[in-house]
Amino acid sequence: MPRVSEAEKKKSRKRILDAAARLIRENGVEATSVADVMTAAGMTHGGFYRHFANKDELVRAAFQEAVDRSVGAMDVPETEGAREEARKRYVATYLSQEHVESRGTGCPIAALGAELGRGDGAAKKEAAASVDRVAALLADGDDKQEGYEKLALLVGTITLARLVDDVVTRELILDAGATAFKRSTS
Amino acid sequence: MPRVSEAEKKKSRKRILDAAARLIRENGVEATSVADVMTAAGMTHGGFYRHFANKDELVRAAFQEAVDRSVGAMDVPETEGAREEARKRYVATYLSQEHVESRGTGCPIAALGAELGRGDGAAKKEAAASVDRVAALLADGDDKQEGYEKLALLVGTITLARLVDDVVTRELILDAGATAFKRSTS
DNA sequence: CATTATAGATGATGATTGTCATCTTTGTGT
DNA sequence: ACACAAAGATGACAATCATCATCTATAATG
Repeated sequence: MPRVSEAEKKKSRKRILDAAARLIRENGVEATSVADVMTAAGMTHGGFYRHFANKDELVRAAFQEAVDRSVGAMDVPETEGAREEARKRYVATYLSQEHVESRGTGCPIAALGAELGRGDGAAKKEAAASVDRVAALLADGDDKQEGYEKLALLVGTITLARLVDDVVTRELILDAGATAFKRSTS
Repeated sequence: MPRVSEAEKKKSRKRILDAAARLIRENGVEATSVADVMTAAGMTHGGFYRHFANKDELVRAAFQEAVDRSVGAMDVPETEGAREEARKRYVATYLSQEHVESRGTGCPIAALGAELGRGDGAAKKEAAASVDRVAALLADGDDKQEGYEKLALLVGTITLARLVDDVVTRELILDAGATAFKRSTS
């Protein structure tokens, strides 16, 4: 049943985007088919190309969406004190067992960084830009290197923790990351 | 032309393993087909199952092989001084532009950690064990957390660097990783 | 030297993939 | 009200995939 209203189309696009953002983080880009995404969005595969030029473009947009949602709380605050507070919350959430387990809503750089680093399409460029963006948000002042260092630590820690099934060892890894993170600030 | 000597078979297995270790690090597990591996090993796809039970088992063995070769130099030394020296060399090589570019021979945890973290087969278990092993080799004494922290930093740094095409920014990222690594030791 | 076990080649399998063509239905501009 | 544009459904396409069956030539075994 076709030809929905303009507002309805925007909602459809959003549903596709949200489904993609979740599925590619859960299963990876390669393991997520266009049909999978469309089904999760409550549609059949046919209508996909009315919304996106191709799969790479979908992944790019979904990645961007995921980053927006992931760092949104750090992007808003006005005062330096509020920013500091938002950063603290972000890191505490990042280095948690919940984040290890809920890949579908977690950090897209940790989930997809390695895979996108192998490609060279629009999605990779988007990810590269996100590295700069998130690093800048994580840095105390405008020291780029501090941001890179912190982001690398976060991404690496989650990657290791997700390999480990044993919850106790996982906690050790998360703790190690948190300790190192604190040291990187002072 | 079939039925080669026993020694020949071992060589075949080794060729398959080496080809797999390179290809999965270059292109990912999912993007590497059994036929790709066999072709790179100089054979056709048919003989594969004379050497491995299935693809997961191949990936597990190839991952192990890659880790062995990657940390081999750190595993040998007897004296603490020599170990220290080997560790230094390992880290310097790890945080280099060459390592960023030569994924096929680089750290398997950085290349495949995120992808294997999503699965639950033999390859994932192998990767989990490797995290402990490499972390132990990286730690100064027998402080587990120090090892995890260092490995996380290395893996995260390379992951970020591989997303960035610009060589200057990449150098900034590698430098940030190196600086943080030094801080984690003292 | 005859027999047998098997490494590797060839080829098929059913499933899955990204993308496109077509059709139907309905919102939108006249 | 009418014509047109287009969202989404259905279905097809050529590739690709992991795995298995079969065939062959030869190493290992006696």
